[in-house]
Amino acid sequence: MFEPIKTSTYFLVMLVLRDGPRHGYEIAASIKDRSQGYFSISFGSLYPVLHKLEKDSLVEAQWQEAGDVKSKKVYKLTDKGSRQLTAELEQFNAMITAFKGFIGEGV
Amino acid sequence: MFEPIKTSTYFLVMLVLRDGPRHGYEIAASIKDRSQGYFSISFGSLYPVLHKLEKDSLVEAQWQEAGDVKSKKVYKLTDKGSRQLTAELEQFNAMITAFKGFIGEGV
DNA sequence: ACAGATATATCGCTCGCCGATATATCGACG
DNA sequence: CGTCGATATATCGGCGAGCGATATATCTGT
Repeated sequence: MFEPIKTSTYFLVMLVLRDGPRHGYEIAASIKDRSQGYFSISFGSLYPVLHKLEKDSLVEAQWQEAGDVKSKKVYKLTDKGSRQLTAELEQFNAMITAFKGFIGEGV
Repeated sequence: MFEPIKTSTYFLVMLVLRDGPRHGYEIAASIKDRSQGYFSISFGSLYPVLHKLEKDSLVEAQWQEAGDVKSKKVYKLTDKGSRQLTAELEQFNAMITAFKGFIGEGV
């Protein structure tokens, strides 16, 4: 088993959602902006990922009806999602450490 | 496009090979040992990966005939492979930096 | 009213990776 | 000498991540 960054797109999406509720299109833009263009997610990945996260109860979705608009779906992290994200952040750091050690040896 | 650690198994295999020629079974053991068990590669991945690397001229393979044994195939990095590994190491560091920045923001 | 940006969604495809499986050889031990 | 377990290479079917292409609807500025 490897899991480089634990199915990375899921990780990135959840990281964005940690800062508060967002709708899908916004999430994609955030990923690009916050990484200075280094990371990006296509819409062909984004929505399946969000649906999967919703199915796993890691995020909650709600059609934005606040005003009168009806075309935006707002996603937010659930408690479960927040807990899992914390765990994944730990795993991420452990993996980086392992990788650095791996690279460092035998130079 | 994302490429978390640029198809990570290939990366790990090449990192092991950077220290000198190895045969397949040995590579798998090295990956486990050098990461203190954190990373591992199954044989169902290892050989296809090695064949792919060979096809791409990143590694060279040769049946070990030195003594009299005939059941070991020794793989070594080509110059091209060595150059690509260097480039991927740079990309790896850039990615880690991007990730750390991504995580760091908005805590 | 129309164009272009915003926004959600699905489909088929490729590719990384794994578990299961097959096969052959080497070393140890009785 | 025979056989058993570790060593060693290899393939196959399947799963799941991620993408490009495509469809559709709405919102905004002119």
